[in-house]
Amino acid sequence: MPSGPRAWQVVLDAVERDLLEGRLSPGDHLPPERTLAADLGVGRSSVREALRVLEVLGLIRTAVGSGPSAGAIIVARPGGGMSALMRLQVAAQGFEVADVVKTRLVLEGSIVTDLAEACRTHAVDLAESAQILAAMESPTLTEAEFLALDTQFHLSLAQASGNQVITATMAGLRSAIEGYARAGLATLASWPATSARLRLEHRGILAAIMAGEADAARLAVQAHISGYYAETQLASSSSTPTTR
Amino acid sequence: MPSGPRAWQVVLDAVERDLLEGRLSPGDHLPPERTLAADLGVGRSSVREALRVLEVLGLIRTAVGSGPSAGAIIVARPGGGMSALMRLQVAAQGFEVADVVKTRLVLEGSIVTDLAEACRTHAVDLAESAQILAAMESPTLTEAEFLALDTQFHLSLAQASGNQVITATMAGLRSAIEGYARAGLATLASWPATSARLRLEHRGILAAIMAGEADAARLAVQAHISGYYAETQLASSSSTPTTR
DNA sequence: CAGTCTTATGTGGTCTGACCACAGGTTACA
DNA sequence: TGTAACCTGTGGTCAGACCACATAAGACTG
Repeated sequence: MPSGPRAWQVVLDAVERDLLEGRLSPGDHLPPERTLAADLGVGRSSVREALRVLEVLGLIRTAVGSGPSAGAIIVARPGGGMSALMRLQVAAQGFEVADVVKTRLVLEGSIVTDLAEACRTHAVDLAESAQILAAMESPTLTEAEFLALDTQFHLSLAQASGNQVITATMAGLRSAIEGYARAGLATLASWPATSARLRLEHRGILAAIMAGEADAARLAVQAHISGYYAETQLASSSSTPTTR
Repeated sequence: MPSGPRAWQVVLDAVERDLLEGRLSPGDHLPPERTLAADLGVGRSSVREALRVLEVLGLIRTAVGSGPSAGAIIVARPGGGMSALMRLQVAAQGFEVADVVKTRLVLEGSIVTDLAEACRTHAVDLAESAQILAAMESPTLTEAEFLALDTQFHLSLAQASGNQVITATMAGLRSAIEGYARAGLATLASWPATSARLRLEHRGILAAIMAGEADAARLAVQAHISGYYAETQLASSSSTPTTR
């Protein structure tokens, strides 16, 4: 009965099982596609469909050729797949920008709160964030470069929090927003003036974190995010709890 | 120069563009694979690799046969892809359970806070949540059935909040946790006693929401989640902000 | 004529075989 | 000994074939 699990699903399950049961770990090579196909009793095309999924999900990296560098390698790269997923969900109108922003508010508020509280008890490595902030002071930045650094700053905070899940989700949210931007649905109103304010707010956020002022940091970052989106022309079709 | 974008990426980009520019909307049919291949100048196998990605990401649904019901259909089903993604990230050890739980705490805390505040101003449809709670009172439930209802309850709250992004993320987090469970990494310590407490806490959470007591609801749900995971034997390799 | 049965058509699902380009190792030659 | 040519294994891609399935169109039967 061929109506069972589809062939590519068999491959995906096999890889997942190998991962869970320790036969595969980050850094390991998957067998060659042809070997995988023979071992699992499926065609090479089915194997390739499964590998493509794993690749988009950010679990493997592939390289052609021969030797140690070639083949599919397990890479646990949180965030890779999340970005593609959220961007496409936005494109398919499954996600609304207001929901994305709200999620960002919640997660980033948690991040800076945790970071600030951690700062009260021990040193926290915020060098990367500070470095990005310094780079943002350059007067020769284009709007696109500035926004890229802005993204990096916020992601560096997530990274510093050490929570891979939140970091990956944040990366996905940024990617979703950039999807809107690419579609021309989001543009900043008055750029030069805004950039100065954003810089100021960034410094304030980082200062509050390092001072261990958790509430101040949270409020600052949430105001920062809200303010940013308020200035963009994102259609704010906010979703609210369903009423009856 | 054949080292350009890979063929399947071309297909993925084309679909994403069609989505963004309104040529494709939820409910629409994609052209048949063979047509898509001919139109984009790639082989059918490449088209299939792209479609497989879209399917796993939850953007399309496919059906064999002919007629109106067959073919690939755009479906904006938030949550579908997130589940696969997070489950696999867990398998590949990119995500740690402590991070998953932390994210759940943050997001679910936000959900119930919003719901409670919404209840203060207008009626909110929490019928589904209440219904699930009622079903959980059945004395004939197995542990697996109970846990499935538990998942449904928490997801129904997310749904009621109306935020698709958070709902999808929550679904992914549950899926990740279930991945741990399948791997035998998480088992409840003392089942029968726990179930009674969980039921009680569920009722408390819903009551707090409906009473509009935002803080109480938030604290209750966070205690509920923390308590649950404290009783499981999940290896709690908590991640903390990086120190230097 | 109405209803059912058979057949045709279109679709996804899968496999096989064939190339190509590329990276690395191996061998032959200067 | 050092370099160049070749060989091998790998992913990337395509074309073609076949199957199973769902629907639609036509043929048959009462």
